[in-house]
Amino acid sequence: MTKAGRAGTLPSEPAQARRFGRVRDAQATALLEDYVELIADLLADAGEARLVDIARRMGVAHPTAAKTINRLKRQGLAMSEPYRGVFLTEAGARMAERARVRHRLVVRLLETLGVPSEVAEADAEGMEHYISDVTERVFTQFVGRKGV
Amino acid sequence: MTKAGRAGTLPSEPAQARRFGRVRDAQATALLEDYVELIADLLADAGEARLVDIARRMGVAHPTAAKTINRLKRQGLAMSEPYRGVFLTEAGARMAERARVRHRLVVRLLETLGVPSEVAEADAEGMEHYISDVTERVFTQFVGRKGV
DNA sequence: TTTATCATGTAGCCATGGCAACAATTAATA
DNA sequence: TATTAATTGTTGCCATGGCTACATGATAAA
Repeated sequence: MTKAGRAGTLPSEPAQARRFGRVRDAQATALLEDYVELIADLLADAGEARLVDIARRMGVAHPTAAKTINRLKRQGLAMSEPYRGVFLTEAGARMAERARVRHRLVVRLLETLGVPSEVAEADAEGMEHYISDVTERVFTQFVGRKGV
Repeated sequence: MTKAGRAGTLPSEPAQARRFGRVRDAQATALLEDYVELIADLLADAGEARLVDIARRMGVAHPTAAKTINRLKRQGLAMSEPYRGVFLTEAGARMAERARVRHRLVVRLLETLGVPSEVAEADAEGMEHYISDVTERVFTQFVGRKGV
């Protein structure tokens, strides 16, 4: 049997493989982005980022947060002394800032389109990691044009 | 130290924890959605969904695809006989259809906003799994209004 | 200052989602 | 038909990201 139904739906094999590869890459960094973003917010808002607070806000048990923070440290994004709060390195702070900008942008885009703020915040949390630079620019232009 | 910098950036602890929980849930099903969507496309387009093709299009080694397909089977989304192609169950077909609709919608939204098709396709692949029903409706209305 | 509480660290378990290497089966071709 | 090639299955490895349970360090209260 060859070519039946909605033929032409499929992109070329290499193109599709590349796309899924990109998604996997984004997925790999998504959690790290969420963590550095949260740490930056906690530092800005409370002056410190403690493990318990990070864990509670992420909605995970504290060893889970500890493991991820160790990964952040291994990757040179965060640093901390034993039994003390967590801080961001230069690289971590940069990643956090980029993440924050994209996050705010996605929220604003959704709100501009008419999505209620609560929902916009929730959906943005997932979407923000998959926005390419090109799309980010388009979004920026759109929300700018629309004012909001 | 209390309340410094960009205070008020942080949502309430339970709200934030809920959001991240939702993201984790979405992440857990994202890969399954991609697989059933691809299988549906292959079935519609080529009449069969073979392991090698699935693996190549996902950009992974075949044992990886095989494992995920076994997971689909365990979850009642797919079925297959040994050394034969893969098919979807009722539930699997339904999930594929929902995924396909959301995928097309996100692509159309991005294109409507001015994102080039190639980029739109790529970004949609990641974004589509994190769109809530509310946001889906807003998107539908928006692309409808804009014609395209 | 002791003691209790709270925070952090560590160990070990599980499932997922990658991989390579090898076995078994099916399909193609000589 | 016999042999070769391609496809599928299986095994075992690794890292990630959850968890519980327990050990240790720091802080608050008695």
